[in-house]
Amino acid sequence: MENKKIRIYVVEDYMLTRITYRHTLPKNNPNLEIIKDFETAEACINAMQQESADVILMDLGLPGINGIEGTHKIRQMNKDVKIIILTSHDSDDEVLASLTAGANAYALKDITPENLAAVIESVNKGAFWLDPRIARIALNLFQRLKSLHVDDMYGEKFNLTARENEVLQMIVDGKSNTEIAKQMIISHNTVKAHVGNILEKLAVTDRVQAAVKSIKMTLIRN
Amino acid sequence: MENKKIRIYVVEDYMLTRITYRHTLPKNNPNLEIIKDFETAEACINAMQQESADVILMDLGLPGINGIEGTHKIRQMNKDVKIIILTSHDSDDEVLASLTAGANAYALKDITPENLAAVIESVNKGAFWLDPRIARIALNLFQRLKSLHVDDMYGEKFNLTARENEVLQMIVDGKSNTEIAKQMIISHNTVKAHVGNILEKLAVTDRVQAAVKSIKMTLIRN
DNA sequence: CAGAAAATATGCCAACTGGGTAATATCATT
DNA sequence: AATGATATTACCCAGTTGGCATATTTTCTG
Repeated sequence: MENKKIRIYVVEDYMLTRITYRHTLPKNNPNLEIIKDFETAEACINAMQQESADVILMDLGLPGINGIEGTHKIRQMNKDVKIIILTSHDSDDEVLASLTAGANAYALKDITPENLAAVIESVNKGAFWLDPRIARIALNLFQRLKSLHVDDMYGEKFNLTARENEVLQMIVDGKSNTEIAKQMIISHNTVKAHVGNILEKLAVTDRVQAAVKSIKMTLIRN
Repeated sequence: MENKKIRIYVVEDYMLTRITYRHTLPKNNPNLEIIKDFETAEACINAMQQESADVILMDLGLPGINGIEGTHKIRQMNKDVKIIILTSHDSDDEVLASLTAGANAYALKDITPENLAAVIESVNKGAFWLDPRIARIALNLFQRLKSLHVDDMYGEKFNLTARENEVLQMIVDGKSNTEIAKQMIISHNTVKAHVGNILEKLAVTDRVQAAVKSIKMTLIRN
């Protein structure tokens, strides 16, 4: 068995809900210890600057900084704390925003206390968990990612030089050769040379395809 | 308690491992029943055409069709069955490929039988679960997605007409106006008119930005 | 140090692009 | 019948792009 208790923060604007968690969670698993709870994300962020928790249960509908922004801010401060979104919201936007903000799990509030306790334990070990009712959103996302996948690139590097990478990035940003030249403080001709090399290395014929291809690639692989 | 047993297929080329699962899983949770196991993905796919399981434990390193392709094929046949990747591989590529192939969970083989039983139950209910050691890969992916997020678009539609959408798609495919004209059997001038309208509606100044923006958008939202 | 790779730069040219303006045709809605 | 949205085509123009050939300087690497 575990010897260390899992230290939990709760961010939730309803007092009643906070009390419920304090009551039910340790009952389901004595290793779970709610050490602090907060009405607002701001309060939690402040507390985190003193002392971190292992796991944070985060509501989304909060006064002031909402749960998504709060998650983002906390994740920026601390990349180890595990953040579980615990909410009744289940819209695609909120789920995706939460995940991109750095949440480790997304649970709906009608989850049973036993399940929540299990999820907390699992997430505390580092797992990533999504409620059944919102898992499809992530799966859809992965499906859409797949359509962007460039098969013939698998395992390839393009061997772009540092300079070429800079230029490519600016192409993706929609800059013209002249703008790129100005920003890199080199001549317009040099930019053209770089662009030509990029097109050749990416095996495309124009900058649009270069931009599209590089977006697709950087999305899927490092 | 549950009244129905969870019916499980196992796809794994090592007999010893299959035997281990048959032994340990029901011991940890009597609701788990391994009804069939297979040495190859092909065998499992064939069996699925007769009768589906609730959950499939899928190895990745299989002879013939590998686990990723197998997952993809099974997912195409049946969108309800829950597929848990159970492997010792932990490379980014394999994790992402598995998820985009339609896996519902990704576990590493040294998972304890108790945890595996818990994951199977959770996933059977529809949850999405990733092993702690590979969760970071998904989180990284979400982070990268975030950088593609276009905030000022939230909730906006661009009101592109059907024709403009066709053109935009071809822009993203890297086609020139002339190629687009040829493919749509309209004049080069008409394409220019459409492109002009697209640029205005997307509030961008050139086709590269139009392509990039539309990729970013379709990725994040529907 | 020698050779290779990368970054820098120039010139020319044909093709492509985007802005502006204008006109006609079609279709659904009012 | 009139209106508005969409689709279509044409023309001009300035600016951009990509291909090609070439060349110098810098940086890296063995």
